[in-house]
Amino acid sequence: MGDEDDKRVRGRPKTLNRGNVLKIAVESYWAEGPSGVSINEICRRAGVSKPGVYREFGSEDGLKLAALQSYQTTVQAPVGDILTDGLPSDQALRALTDFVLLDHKAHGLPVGWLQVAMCRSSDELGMRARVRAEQFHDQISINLGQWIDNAKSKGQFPVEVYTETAAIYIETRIATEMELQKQGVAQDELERVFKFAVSVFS
Amino acid sequence: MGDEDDKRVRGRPKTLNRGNVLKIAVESYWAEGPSGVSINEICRRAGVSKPGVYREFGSEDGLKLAALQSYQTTVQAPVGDILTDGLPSDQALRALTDFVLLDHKAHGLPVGWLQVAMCRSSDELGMRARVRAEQFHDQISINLGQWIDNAKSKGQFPVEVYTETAAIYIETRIATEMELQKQGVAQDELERVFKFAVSVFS
DNA sequence: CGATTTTCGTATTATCCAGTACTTAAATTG
DNA sequence: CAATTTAAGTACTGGATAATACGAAAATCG
Repeated sequence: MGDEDDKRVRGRPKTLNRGNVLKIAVESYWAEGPSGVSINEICRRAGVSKPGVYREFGSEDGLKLAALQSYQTTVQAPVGDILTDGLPSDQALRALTDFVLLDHKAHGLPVGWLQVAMCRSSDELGMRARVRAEQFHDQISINLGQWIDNAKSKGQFPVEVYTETAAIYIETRIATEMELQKQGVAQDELERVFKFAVSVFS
Repeated sequence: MGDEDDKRVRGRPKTLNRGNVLKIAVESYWAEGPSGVSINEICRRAGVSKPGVYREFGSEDGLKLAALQSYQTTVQAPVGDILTDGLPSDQALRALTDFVLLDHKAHGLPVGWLQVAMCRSSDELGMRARVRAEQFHDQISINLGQWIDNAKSKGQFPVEVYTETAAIYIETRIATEMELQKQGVAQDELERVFKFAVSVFS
């Protein structure tokens, strides 16, 4: 990774902890939506000054973009891995189920899908964050599509269902499940709903 | 209904057109979300003064509540009727499908979208509008549950699936379908996804 | 040390917001 | 006509917002 060495340069040493600000920004946007929390509030929560944040991220759009990227690499990449690992489709489906039904509260993680929230209210995003959110959404769609095609070729998926259709179905089901989790629906109920939804494949 | 007669009373006659303001409020909240448009902006669009709106609706919460109530009559009644009409479940399912996939082109936005949006971002609503949105949601859940129980008793629905589970599944599917409509997914794709989702019952 | 470079954060700008005081306009009543 | 009643809208309050100007602080370099 990029060297974090204190590579001494001329000016006053930087004290702003980029990672910490980003962490708090991700949690805030995650919990309250991309337009539910202000830069002011994030500064307050992170204990940093506003010009510091602007020096680091350039603008509100820049902060949202950085938060989205950070979120995507730490939380959403696992979903892509499940789909591209070439597992037998029943195992992949189980892994996907486990991911979706992971009890976020029990693990101290925020619930909900920031990606979904940002795509949904993309008109409340700046240009750069909006583009990034769409790109990632497209990527997940492609991964899902390839996974489905692969499953079809191995006879583990009904060929008469369009790949695109099934991909939309799965993606939206995952998003909804995250949404329900955020709303506080009981874990076992979530599990029943998701397994019922997935039973359409068999 | 309440008399609309110009029942002449003492003071200066009212010129503010309540219906028109409400119509513009509904359209605005519909297109941009309940917290995506301000009272100021609605006043601008309706060509009325802000105190006029406050005299009529009391507060922002009051305006949102009125908009929601006005809107729900176009959603609540049709869905409720479909579910309580005692149709054979395949016919009811078809009627539900037609309703969900309806005037996409005519309105540019899905029929039930505002309801979904308001339930989803209920933390951005005032107390009264929030309560109203939840009441509506509860009523739909009850209607769905009764419909499913009825279908079960007629052997048209798998009894091993919990009613609550199926109700959540259907309700969230409808909401997602509205969401996809708003995002501009093609009508025939929407139809395929919904019919695929519904095929879980057979 | 003094010059230079870079970051720090206070304090400010301009804009928007929800909500309201207050004056003026338009009607009825006597 | 004058008193009364009701609604009209201008102009304001207090507060939050995104973004920045600017001087002080803290380091290195010569």
